[in-house]
Amino acid sequence: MAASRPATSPSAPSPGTATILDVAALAGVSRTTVSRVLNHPDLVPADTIARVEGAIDELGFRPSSRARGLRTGRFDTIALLVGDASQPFQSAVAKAVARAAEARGLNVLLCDLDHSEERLITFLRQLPRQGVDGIVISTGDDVSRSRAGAVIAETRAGGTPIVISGRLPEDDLFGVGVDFTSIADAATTRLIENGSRRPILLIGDADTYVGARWAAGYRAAVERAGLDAVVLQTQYSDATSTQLVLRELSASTPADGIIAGTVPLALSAVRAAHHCRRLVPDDLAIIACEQVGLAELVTPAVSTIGVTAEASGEALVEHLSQLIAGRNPPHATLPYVLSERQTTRHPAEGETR
Amino acid sequence: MAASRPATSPSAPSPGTATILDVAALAGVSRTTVSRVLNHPDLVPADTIARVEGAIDELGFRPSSRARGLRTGRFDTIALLVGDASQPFQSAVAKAVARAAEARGLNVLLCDLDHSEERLITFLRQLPRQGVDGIVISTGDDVSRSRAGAVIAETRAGGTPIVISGRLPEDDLFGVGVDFTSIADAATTRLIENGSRRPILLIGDADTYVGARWAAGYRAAVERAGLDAVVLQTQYSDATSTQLVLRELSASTPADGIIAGTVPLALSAVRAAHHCRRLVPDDLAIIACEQVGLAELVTPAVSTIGVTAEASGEALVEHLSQLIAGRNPPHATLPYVLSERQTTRHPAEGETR
DNA sequence: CTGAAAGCGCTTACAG
DNA sequence: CTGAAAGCGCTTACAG
Repeated sequence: MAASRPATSPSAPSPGTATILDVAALAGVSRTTVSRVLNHPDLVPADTIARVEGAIDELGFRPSSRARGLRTGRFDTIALLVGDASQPFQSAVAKAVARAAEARGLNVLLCDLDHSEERLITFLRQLPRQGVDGIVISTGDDVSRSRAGAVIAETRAGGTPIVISGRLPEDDLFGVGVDFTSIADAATTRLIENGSRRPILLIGDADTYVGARWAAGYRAAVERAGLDAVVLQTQYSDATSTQLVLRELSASTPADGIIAGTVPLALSAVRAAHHCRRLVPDDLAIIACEQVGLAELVTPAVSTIGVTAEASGEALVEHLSQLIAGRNPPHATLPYVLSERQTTRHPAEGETR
Repeated sequence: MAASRPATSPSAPSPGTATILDVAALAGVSRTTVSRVLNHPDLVPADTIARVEGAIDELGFRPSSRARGLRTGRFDTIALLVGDASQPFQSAVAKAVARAAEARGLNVLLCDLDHSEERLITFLRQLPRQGVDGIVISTGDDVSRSRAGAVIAETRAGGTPIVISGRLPEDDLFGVGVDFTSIADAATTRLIENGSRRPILLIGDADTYVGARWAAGYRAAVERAGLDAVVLQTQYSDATSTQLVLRELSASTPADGIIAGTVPLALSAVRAAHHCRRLVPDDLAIIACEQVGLAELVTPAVSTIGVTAEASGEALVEHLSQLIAGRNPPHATLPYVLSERQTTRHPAEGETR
């Protein structure tokens, strides 16, 4: 019980190393009072607050969120499980989540799923014990499938809230909504309005969940116009997607429009068009169902439609922090925006020509 | 002292919720023994280990890394401070760091600096108290500048190791090395070998540290060839870089080669060439001093030279975990690789034509 | 209004 | 070989 706290002046802890006991000693109060000015300042008179805060500043004291968490069960940390952090949209979401979390005093643990359900399950099982208050899942992969869906439910039941990007209210897994169906419908409709008679959907095989919705929206729009539906399912970043598009371009009724799930897929369509000397957008119009900055860096700049990563990240974190706080936030479906650039006709105002 | 631990069979804690006491009760040993099989199994006889491990499996017990950290001072967590998580190379590094950390049982806290020195300093001050064992800084920005450099030194002195990407042994801030000077030199030399008589360097103004080295390498190569040096410093993702290149293309001695710091900058050069109907690579060869997958998705595919994000992430984490373990790892300079694609002549083998 | 005490889930000397 | 006790840095009933 003796000699534990430093005397009035000596043994100043190195900056950022001070503990609540150091502050208490310097302010001449108990650790209880220090804790109270931190957590319930309303219970402490102004002059005491001032003294304690003086000591806090002087020592550069920052309470250890880990020690607090051990006591309160809240660690001010969320985990972000991302399908593939190196994909343009996903990395923009990661950035947005980091910013939104920071604004709420939350740390973000980054976990890359690499499109593996096994990894998803492992993370879900580990994270709650790692001091994580909640989990954001952002991926185009199907997380409702067999085991993963069960583990998500189990984790939620265990008290760790989970928010999943792109889930609509009718979905069991329910999260922050993106209406992929409407987005693909709008994209397809836009191409048809611009004169496309043979618009084709190009999606990645990793996108089982999102892909099914894109296909639904695409089919609806195509049917409405009395046209045929052709869906090309391929792998990302692979020469095969270029090959597939190439084949459609040299068919007897060649494709004259591509609705691509992602910007990388759209780029493979650009490559294919270039390969067989078709002009974009004149011979082949292209639009991607994903909003990423990269789209305007390339030549030709790719037209896009979708929710922004910023809106998505912000909504995911907001929704999650409500859940963590024990509230039941309303389900919101995010608005999508259309950015017409050089791969579709009628370039919109404000875009670089 | 009574009724604290569950009886032999009832009150099974929900999965992932078991504590070391639950395991001890089920295995019929003390928490000390459980902790020992976790941390010093060599001190425990095989049959006891088996019994305890049985209980661990049955309860799905995972020790809380936060509670352990409170005791040991190690939280098995590192922070990744990244200049801009939405930039292609940085996001690939983030992914690589996440994977490399995971392989070592470390969690990764993602912090986006958004190119702000202020934010860097704030993170550096907060993180050690947030239960972070070490910090990786990955940015092209200059972190040695005035205050930031001092805060890095201070944080290190406080006992939190920091590894900085792209620092060479001669650098005060010392980290994992990337020889930007040699990379730019090699890139420039390659263009000159391919016939460029007026190669120009295009770098971003955010890259003060890296930019200076790129410029040095570029100047060396250009001088060696008896050519003039022209350095274009611009902003990222901005129409201004396109404008700057455009101007050089319509000068009396037009540029016939661009050494771009990053792939996004290279894309702005492509845009400029397209704008004034110059052929790439015939009229204008382009190479980027950065290895990112995106480079092969675009048309024309961009030639690149640099270290891969994977090697970088792995080396950063390896170096950091050595430091955390109290060892003094040797400084390694990462090898760089050249990928010639469509924006330079003589496309290399194995690339999509 | 304020402090002593208990406890969050662990680990590690210290005794048996 | 094993366990009781102390303690990591906090917060929060519980008494004054």
